[in-house]
Amino acid sequence: MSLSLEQLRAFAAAVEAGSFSGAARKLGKAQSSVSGLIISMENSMGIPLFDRSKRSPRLTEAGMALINDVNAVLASHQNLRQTVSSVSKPIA
Amino acid sequence: MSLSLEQLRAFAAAVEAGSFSGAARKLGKAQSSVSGLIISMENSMGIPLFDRSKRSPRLTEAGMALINDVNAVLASHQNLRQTVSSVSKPIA
DNA sequence: TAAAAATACTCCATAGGTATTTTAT
DNA sequence: ATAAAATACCTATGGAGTATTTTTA
Repeated sequence: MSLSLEQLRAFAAAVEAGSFSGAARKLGKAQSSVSGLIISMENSMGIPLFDRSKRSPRLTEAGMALINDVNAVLASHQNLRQTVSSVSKPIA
Repeated sequence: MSLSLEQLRAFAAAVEAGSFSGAARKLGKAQSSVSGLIISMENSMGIPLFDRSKRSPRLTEAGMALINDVNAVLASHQNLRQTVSSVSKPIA
């Protein structure tokens, strides 16, 4: 069960955008990339994250249970990147 | 600047083990893999994380400034994995 | 001399893209 | 008809390994 940062970014963006193609636009990726990342994430976990029976995907219960933790990982990673920036470009 | 989870794991393990080969043993990877991950991490950030002038690598100031944030990312990711497990194997 | 890091390769899995097909509105 | 998801390709990159070289203690 890999759960790469790219998979987490695609998932979080899809939740926020309400669609995979919207997430792709947000992320500057192709729609098929976002779709593939989310499918591979679901496969590696063995859990569907979205219900695709309607035109726009809807979060499953499992997806809802994970979104907060996913956002926490992305936030801590963003925080690390910020620290890296401040170390490379010191204030004084 | 990618900063993949594999790079972060290699870095954190090297800090804890005090050597790249020790980290490799801990992680079940080859020594060259850990070395490569840390070198690529340093290159992508443009910052050396270790001083290699002695037999065992020693954290630089920059490395010290990052280790807490790196561990925080790994902890939040571990927490996500725990949540995934609890969702796949519900209590009741 | 023993232990550690780096390098030179080779291999494979993952992520990315384009083009196309299917399906819901 | 349109907008969205999935699928079938192909390509590039990253991570992993083995073997080897260099260097420190």
